[in-house]
Amino acid sequence: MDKIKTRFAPSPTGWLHIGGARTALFNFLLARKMRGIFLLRIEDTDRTRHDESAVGKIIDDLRWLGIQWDEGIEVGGPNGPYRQSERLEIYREYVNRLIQDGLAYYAFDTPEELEQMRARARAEKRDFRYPRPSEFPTPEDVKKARAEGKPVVVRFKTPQRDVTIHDEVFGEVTVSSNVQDDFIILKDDGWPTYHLANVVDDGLMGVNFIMRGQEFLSQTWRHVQLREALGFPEPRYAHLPLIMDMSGKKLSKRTGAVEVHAFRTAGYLPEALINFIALLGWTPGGDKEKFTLDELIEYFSIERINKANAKFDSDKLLAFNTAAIAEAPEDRLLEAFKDFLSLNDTPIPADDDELLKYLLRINKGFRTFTDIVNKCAVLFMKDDEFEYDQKAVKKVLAANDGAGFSILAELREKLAQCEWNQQELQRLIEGMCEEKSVGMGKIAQPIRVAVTGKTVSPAIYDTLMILGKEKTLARIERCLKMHSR
RNA sequence: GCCCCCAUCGUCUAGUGGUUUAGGAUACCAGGUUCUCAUCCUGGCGACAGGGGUUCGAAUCCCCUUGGGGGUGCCA
Repeated sequence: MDKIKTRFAPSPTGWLHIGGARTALFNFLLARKMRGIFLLRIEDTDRTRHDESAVGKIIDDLRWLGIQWDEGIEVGGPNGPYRQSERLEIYREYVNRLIQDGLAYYAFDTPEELEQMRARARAEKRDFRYPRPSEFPTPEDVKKARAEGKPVVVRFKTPQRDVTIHDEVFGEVTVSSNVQDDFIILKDDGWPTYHLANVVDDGLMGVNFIMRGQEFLSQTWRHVQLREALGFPEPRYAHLPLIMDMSGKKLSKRTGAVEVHAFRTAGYLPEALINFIALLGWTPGGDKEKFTLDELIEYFSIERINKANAKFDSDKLLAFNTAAIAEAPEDRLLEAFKDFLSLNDTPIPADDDELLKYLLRINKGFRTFTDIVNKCAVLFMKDDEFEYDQKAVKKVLAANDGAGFSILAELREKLAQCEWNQQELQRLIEGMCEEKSVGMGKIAQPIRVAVTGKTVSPAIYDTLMILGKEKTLARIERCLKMHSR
């Protein structure tokens, strides 16, 4: 049997979507598993929704995820170019051939006319099918239509026969000939539609295994019909169940983060995201659910792809991420942390590896890199730059007739004389606890609020060590002054 | 409207006719650890959509109903 060749063919209209990432991942996994080829092609035939920056964004996030392609955009290969906008002549050639063979024909309907026909069909409770003319327009008709400013498109003369798709996930799906109609393959602007470009490219590029979202399943008949008319060999098909949001609707921006980049920016690890989306619509069976990319390649199989749609539960992703972080080696974490910092504007200096490693260590148990920023950013701000959370001040410092403030005032003197290292600070604070026979919280919290303005920060000794003596004292001073005012 | 697809805890899923009082994870609830948050530990709650068949036996096979999703574009 031929070497398997899969592809991911995104349309550059925005960021890489979770659903797209899952499709890319499965295609990648299958290709690797079967020692085949994974190809990346850009399908940019819609010039109205085209966003040139999206190409780079999609490529960058795919690489971040660790999904690598063997052929295609940027890496090259024998079947380029890998951008449909650079292949326009090829599509024209195929369209012309179809027209010459009487397998496609010109049409001049305006969008308004088509809408009217559809409205009529709806009113008569039947589905709309484009009425094929008894005689196809001649080249003279086309000239005339152009002169009159009418739109000129090319429609495929769909052969009248039922089409059965042998889908490797959903089984045999037969589409009756009487729901198929003559769809457009070349638009008024001279660009091909998705169906035409997609089929031509898959054929020319030797793609023999098509795995994509289920939304295409009920349209696959178009590709089957076109492919046969064009004479390309039959590929294998596998459609993937859709990923829905928690309300059961198609994943969309309105209902939360669905872009891979959003999770990258929020401080997720790509390995966690990969592991999680791999399990959306697929399972290796059994109870194991933590997988590295290499393990996914090892376990992946088409037979174990589900049919039912999956809901994207970001809570579970968070749990996966937390676990992935806990297991990741320090240097891996450091690398990811720096990527995260480069993407975000934070006061944390991104160029001090030792400091970053220290932050990672003392924040053990964090869920995303954002957690670290939330806890630690204030430590890197100017002493008079951060805000005091008044609720925290009230609860920890002002309550009980300002008990917290009193402790703080006492601490100010002791800290001023303390040698600044973990052991001495610990001795000082624990000593004070014993002296007053109170728990750590009674001492640590007032300090924490005084030096960070919040009730949450790294362990108190770490907090003080990062700040250093000078800043600690300056902040306590500021806090006390605020009180006396 | 018409066409197609799907159906196990809230969610991701295991389960492919008997080994199942339906397992794991997550979420949630209750405890515990802890200087805060997070982590972590222990326990608990929680599902085979409904109805017919087939079979000695059905979550597993068939049919219907219901529910959900997708398609029906000069978008992919």
